[in-house]
Amino acid sequence: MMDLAVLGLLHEGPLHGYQVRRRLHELGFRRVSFGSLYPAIRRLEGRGWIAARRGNGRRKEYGLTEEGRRAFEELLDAGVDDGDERRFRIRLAFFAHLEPHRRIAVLEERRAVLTDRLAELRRNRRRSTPADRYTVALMERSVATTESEIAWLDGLVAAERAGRT
Amino acid sequence: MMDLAVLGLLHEGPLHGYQVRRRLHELGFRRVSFGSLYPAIRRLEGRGWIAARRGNGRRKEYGLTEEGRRAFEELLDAGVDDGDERRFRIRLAFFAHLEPHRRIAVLEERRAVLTDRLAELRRNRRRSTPADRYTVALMERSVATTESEIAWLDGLVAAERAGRT
DNA sequence: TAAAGCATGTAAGAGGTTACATGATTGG
DNA sequence: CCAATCATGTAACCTCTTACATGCTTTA
Repeated sequence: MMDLAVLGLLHEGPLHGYQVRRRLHELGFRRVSFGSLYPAIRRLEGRGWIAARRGNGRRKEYGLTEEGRRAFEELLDAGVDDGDERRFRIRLAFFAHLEPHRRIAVLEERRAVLTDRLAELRRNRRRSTPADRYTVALMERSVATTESEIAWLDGLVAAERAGRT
Repeated sequence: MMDLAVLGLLHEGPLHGYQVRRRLHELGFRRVSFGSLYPAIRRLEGRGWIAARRGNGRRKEYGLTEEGRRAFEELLDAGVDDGDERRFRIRLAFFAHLEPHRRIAVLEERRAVLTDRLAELRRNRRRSTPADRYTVALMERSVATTESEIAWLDGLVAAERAGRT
């Protein structure tokens, strides 16, 4: 979901397309192609969520419109966690713009998704067809990474609660 | 990349669509929708890579054709690692069908990709705009997961070399 | 008997990828 | 001066998502 990412970045100040891409890259979203970025910008512009401000040279600086700001906050806050890794990471990147109690809720929702997934992985491991060692390695890795992410989330929740005191 | 996954599963024996989905699910590819699975099957059928064998009830069992077997082996073996997580996981799932020396090559290619990524993450962390604690958390998590995956790959490579003796 | 799971599909639309096209500016 | 990076875009193609449609079978 390019949209939330672009809105979030422009929420922090106007940028032009290339800068958006670079910032996304820094945030760990490698490989955002121009063929996906510029059409996304066009889309958002079409919805009136962003607008080109001034063009410095051949650059087009985009900023959030008032409508865009509202759309951003809705997108950031709303929506159950559907387990999409990418989307969660983007939401986290803009957590600063979310109310503290919503932050905790989002983290715990994510945690619940991962806990379910973990249970399912273990169920599968128990009753699946006798697997060769590579699929076993794959499944074990999935369990390990999921456990690790849950632990990480616990740390974030703890920090959030501590900071809120 | 549904294609490689479907070919790989049918390489191990004929299945019908629903079974393919279940097996994928077991392998950790949750959320393979029917709207992506059935068109994929149609696609592969159109290329002559798979063919419906017998229909038990309303089920359609698909099997690999000779051409499909060749296509599978090419897809599995070929292609540089472009860093796509999903694709790598699928390749690993069918590693048993790859020659031992190619397995090691694939693992090390993946390792190289991750090593590059790690270096980049660290570079970004050093020279990026002073970030709020959530983006910091995100970046640190990226570093940690990448390191962890590299260590895991090292384990796989070691096991592979040991097994090859 | 109702819900959950099995089983196959289609249609519309959103969105992404890859490749192409162009040109300025900056650094080694 | 050449390569890399900055900078913006288009076009064709492909694939996936979501929602709809249908109907059988198993299990609580």
